[in-house]
Amino acid sequence: MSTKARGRPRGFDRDRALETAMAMFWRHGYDGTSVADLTRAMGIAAPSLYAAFGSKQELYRESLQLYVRTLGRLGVANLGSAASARDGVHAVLRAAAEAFTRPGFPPGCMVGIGSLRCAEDNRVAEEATTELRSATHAMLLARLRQAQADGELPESADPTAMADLYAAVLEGMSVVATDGATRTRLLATADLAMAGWPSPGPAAR
Amino acid sequence: MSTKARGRPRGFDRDRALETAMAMFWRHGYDGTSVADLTRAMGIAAPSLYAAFGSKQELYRESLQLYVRTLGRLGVANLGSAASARDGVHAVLRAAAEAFTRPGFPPGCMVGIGSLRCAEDNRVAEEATTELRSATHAMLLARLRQAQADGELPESADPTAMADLYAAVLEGMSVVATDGATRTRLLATADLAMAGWPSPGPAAR
DNA sequence: CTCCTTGTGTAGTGGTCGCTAAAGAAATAG
DNA sequence: CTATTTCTTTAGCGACCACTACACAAGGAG
Repeated sequence: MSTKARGRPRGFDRDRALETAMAMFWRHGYDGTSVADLTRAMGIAAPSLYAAFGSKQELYRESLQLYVRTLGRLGVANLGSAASARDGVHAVLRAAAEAFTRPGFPPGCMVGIGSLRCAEDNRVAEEATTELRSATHAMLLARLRQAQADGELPESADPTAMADLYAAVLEGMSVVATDGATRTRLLATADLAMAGWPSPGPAAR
Repeated sequence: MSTKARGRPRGFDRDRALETAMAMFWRHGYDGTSVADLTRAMGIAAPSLYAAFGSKQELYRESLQLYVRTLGRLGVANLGSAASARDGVHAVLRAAAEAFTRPGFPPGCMVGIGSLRCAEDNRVAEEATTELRSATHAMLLARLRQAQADGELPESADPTAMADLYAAVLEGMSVVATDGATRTRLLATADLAMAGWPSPGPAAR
């Protein structure tokens, strides 16, 4: 047994190449990024890309995973441990405002709008982001239901409608960011979105 | 002078072909729709398409115009004549909920997510939708500013933040619709989004 | 009828798409 | 050293991309 890799060592940094791919897909979407674009940006030839990542689709999936693991982390997974659902959702929206306007990176969210509309043959790319958005929605919904069970939300509140709304605000902020909204403005959007949070009184709506 | 066209008459219905193109671009985006896809769906050959529409980009622009003139009409242009800004914005959101879930048409908004991310060479397609979204935002903002001048909105309200928020909700509903939300749920989202509208009292936020 | 205009069908343009076969280069194993 | 493994380079695969040259068809104008 050996501690070193056997054959000729890879001549480029795989992690760095993956970051490059993430940025490309993030900015131009799945259909809008060609393998030639990727290899050019990575500074490698096509066979090296295929040896390291398998295919364009696998590279896309891995780029998505890198995104949600690093820059796209909005704290949705921590919603359960937030002091209140209100604080948790507010934190998620503010994290989104910052993530969608990070200097040196494309505006908006790679998951939200990276591959919303694709060619018929690339439907898998669409579904990859759809699943991630659904997961976010599910975590929002679960936290809101728990809040209602805890009495934080009044009985009259509709957790599904609230989850739909905050998911929509989240994805919408991504589009607004793409259109050039600044971080300051998006943070204000996040704050203002919380104004509709139902009050704990019995007449809340 | 003559009342009839001179040469050989066109063998297909240009308006119907344009509707077909709109549906294709709507569902698959600009990059995701090839000219071969279009001619196949239209039932014509490529030269007929180019004779009638000029180029893929011009066809896309014309499809966008058809969309905003018909199915994508959300009443944003009528915001000025609404009884109140609140009613006007609410009507726009409800119109969006219906437009984004029209049976027989792709879910979501062609303007919102038709060509958010494109290849470098197709940036014009991106910009075409960006301009339309900016116009929507501008009309929302203008109506909100007027509402503040009229006293409908308190001095403490921030029309820019409100326009950003309602624009985000609008575009976000498009994504949520793409992910499968029903018309009923989107209408509830539209209603709930109005819960954050500032009250006219002096302590409004 | 002929002339002119305009659309259609066939066939194909050069270029790019995602992807890979084949041969050589660079490392370890023995 | 040789053998083996793995990556890189070159070159190119067939298919598709947006688009068009060209011959012909179908109408009105005279």
